[in-house]
Amino acid sequence: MKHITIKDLAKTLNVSISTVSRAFNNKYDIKPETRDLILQKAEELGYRPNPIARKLIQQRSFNIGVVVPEFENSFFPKVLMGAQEILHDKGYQVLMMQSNYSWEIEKKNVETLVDNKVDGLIISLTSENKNNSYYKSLIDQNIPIVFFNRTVDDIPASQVLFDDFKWALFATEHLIMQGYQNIVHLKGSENLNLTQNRVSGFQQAHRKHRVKPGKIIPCGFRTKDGERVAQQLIDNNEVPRAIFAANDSCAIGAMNIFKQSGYHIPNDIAMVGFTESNLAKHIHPSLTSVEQPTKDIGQTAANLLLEQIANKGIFVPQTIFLNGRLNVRDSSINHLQKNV
Amino acid sequence: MKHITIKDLAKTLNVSISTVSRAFNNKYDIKPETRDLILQKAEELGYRPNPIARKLIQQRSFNIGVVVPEFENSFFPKVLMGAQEILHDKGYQVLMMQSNYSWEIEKKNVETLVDNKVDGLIISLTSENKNNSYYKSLIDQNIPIVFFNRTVDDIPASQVLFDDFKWALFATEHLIMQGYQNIVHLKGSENLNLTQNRVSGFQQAHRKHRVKPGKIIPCGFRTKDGERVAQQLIDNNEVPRAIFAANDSCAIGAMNIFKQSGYHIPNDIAMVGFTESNLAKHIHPSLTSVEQPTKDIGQTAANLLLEQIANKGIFVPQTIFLNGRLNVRDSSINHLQKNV
DNA sequence: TTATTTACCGGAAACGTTTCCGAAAATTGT
DNA sequence: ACAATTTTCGGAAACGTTTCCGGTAAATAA
Repeated sequence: MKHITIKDLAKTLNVSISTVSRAFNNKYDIKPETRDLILQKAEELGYRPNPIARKLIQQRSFNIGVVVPEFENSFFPKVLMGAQEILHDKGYQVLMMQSNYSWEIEKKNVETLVDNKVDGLIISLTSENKNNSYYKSLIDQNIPIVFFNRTVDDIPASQVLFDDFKWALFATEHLIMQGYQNIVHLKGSENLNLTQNRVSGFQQAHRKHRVKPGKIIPCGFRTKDGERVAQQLIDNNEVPRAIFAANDSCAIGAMNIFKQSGYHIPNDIAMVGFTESNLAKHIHPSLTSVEQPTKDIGQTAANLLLEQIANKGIFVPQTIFLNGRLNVRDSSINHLQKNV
Repeated sequence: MKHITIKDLAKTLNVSISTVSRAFNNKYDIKPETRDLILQKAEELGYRPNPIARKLIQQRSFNIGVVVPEFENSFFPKVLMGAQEILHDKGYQVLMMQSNYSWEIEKKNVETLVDNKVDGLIISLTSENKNNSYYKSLIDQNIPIVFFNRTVDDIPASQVLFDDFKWALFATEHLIMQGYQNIVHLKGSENLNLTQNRVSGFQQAHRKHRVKPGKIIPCGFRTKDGERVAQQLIDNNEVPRAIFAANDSCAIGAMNIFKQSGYHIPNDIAMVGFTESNLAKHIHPSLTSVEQPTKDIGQTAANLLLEQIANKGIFVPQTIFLNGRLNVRDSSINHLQKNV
C-alpha cells in the first residue's frame, strides 16, 4: 500500500501530470469534464497533493504561524481563538507555538515557522530588546508579520495594541477617586513596553490628580511574584492602602498572602488587577480589573496580516489600538466613602 | 538580497553540493576541516538548510503535531508544556492545533499535520465515535500516534489515561462519607469515554456504600452548562444536597447560580469538581476537585511517542494510567458532621 | 615497489509538485 | 474550405535538498 502521487494518478487516467495539477489548482485552461474526472478518480484512489512539494516550488504554504509566550493564562488562548476564526475562514491553517517566556525558544520557534514557509506571522514577544534586530531582518526579507500587545519599537510592522498607558491611568484614577491615598504599583516584567506604559499611566494619574506619587515595586507577572512582594511588604511593615498590580495573576498572589496574614480586602487593602483573567469575577473578593478585548485583538491581527499578505510589498504598517473596559468589583470599593 | 541555497554555498567554497550536505548532516565521510570550513562560511552567509526540501526527500520533519480540543482551561496547556519539554530536548519542534470541540476541524488539523509529514501525533479527541475509522487508517499507514485522556476504543495505539472511573468513585465516596444523602452528578459531554467512566464511578460509589443511586443529569463541560442546569434544578425545586460535577467549569457555573439564589455552599449544597482548574483554590468557597497530573501526562505521552518513533514497525501499543489526587476544600465539607 | 584498503569527494538521480512554453485540437470567422 | 483564434493539453525545467554510486588520492599492507 504505497503512497500515491500525482504521477500514479496521471498514469491511471492517461493524462499528463500537468493536467492533474491543473485540475487540483482549478486553473482556467482545463476542460471542466476532465477536471471532474480527475478529481473523482483522485477521491477514489485517496490521492492528496503533497503540500511539501507544493511549498517547495511555490515558496508558500497557506499556513500562518503564531508565537505567544504562554497558554496558561486565558489571555493568549482567547486571542488565538479570534485569530484562528478569521484565518480558517480564508483557508489558512494556524500553527501555534509557545515560547515559554524564553526568547531563545521564541527565536527558535519563529525560525522553524519561517523555514517552513509560513505565509505570515502573528507574534507577541517575551521581551522587547533582545532580538529586535532579528525581527528587523525578517521584515527586510519581506515576511509579513504583525505584532500584538508585546511589540518592539521602531519597527516597520503592523501592530495591534492595547493602550496600556490609558487604562493604567483609568485604573489608578479609579483607586484615587475611591479615596485611597497610599497606592503602590506592582510592576510587570522588565523589557516590555507595556510594563513601562502601565507604570507611566500609574504615574500620570497621580500627577493629574495632584497627589503624592505612589511607590513602584518591581514584581512580575506570575502569582508567585505577587506572593513574594506581598510578603516583603508585610515583613517591612510597608503595607499600602491600595495596590494596582501589573496583572491579575500577580494581584491574586498578593491578595492571598494579605488575606492569610489577616488583612481584609478592600477594607485594609484595595486591589486592582489588569488583563481580566477567568479568576477575577470568581475570586473572593471579586477583583477589579482592566479587561482587554481578547478576541477582537486576535481577529484584528489576523485581518491585518491577511491584508499584508495580499498587498505584499506595497503595504504600509498600521498600528491599531483597541478599547478595553474597567470592570469594577468588590476588591477596590471603598465602603467607608472617605479618604483613607 | 536573494535567498541563499546550498548551491550558492557550494559554489563560493568550490565544493560540491553533496559535500555541503554532508557537512550539515554530520556524516562520517567528510574531513573535519572541510566540515568546519563549510559550517563557518554558512554562518557567515546566513545559509540555513531548507527544511521543506529536506522533508520532501526524507519524508520526515522532526516536527510533532499536537491536537487538543481547546486552550481555554488550563488543563490542556499544562499537558502541552510537559510534552513540549521532552520533545524540545530531543530536537523536535511542536506544532499545536486546537479543534475547538469540532471534529471537522480536528480532522482537518490532523490532515494538515500528516500532509506536512510530522513524525508523530499526540491527540486528545473531541468526540470518540465520529472519526474512529479515520484514526484507524492513520495507524495502518504506520503513523505514530498517542492519545491522551480522550481516546477511542479498540484501536491499536498507545494511550496515556487517567482513571476517571476510580477518581469519580473517590470523589463521590468523599461526598458520601461526609454524610450527604442526595447527591447528583452533572454529566459531561456525550460521546466521550471519560464521561461514561465518571458516571460509572459515581454509580459504583453508591453501590459500594449501599445508598440509593444518585440522579444523573446531562450537563456539559462549560460554565454556562453548569449555570443552566443549576437554574433548572432551582426552578424545578429539585436542588440536591450535594453535586459531583463533570468538571470544575461546570461546577463553578452551578455554584454561582446557587449562590445568587441564596443557597449557601457547602451548608445548603456541597460541591465537588473534576480536573483541578486554576480557579478551584481561589474561588469562594474553595472547590474540592480531582487533580490530574497534567505535566506528567504530557511528558508520558511524549516519551511514548518518541519510543514509538524509534521502534517504528515493531512497537506494541501501551496504555498507561497515571495517578491523581483529591483536593478536599471548603465546598464539600460537612460542618455539621452528620448525615444530611 | 606494487597491490589493497581507506578517506574523502563529485555527479546525478530522486522526492512530488507547479509553471512556462509550445503544440494539437476544437472553434470561430470569412 | 481555409485562416485565425481559442481551448485544452503534454513536455520539461525548476524548487532545494539527500543519497547512492563511483572515482581519485592518500595511506597502509604485502
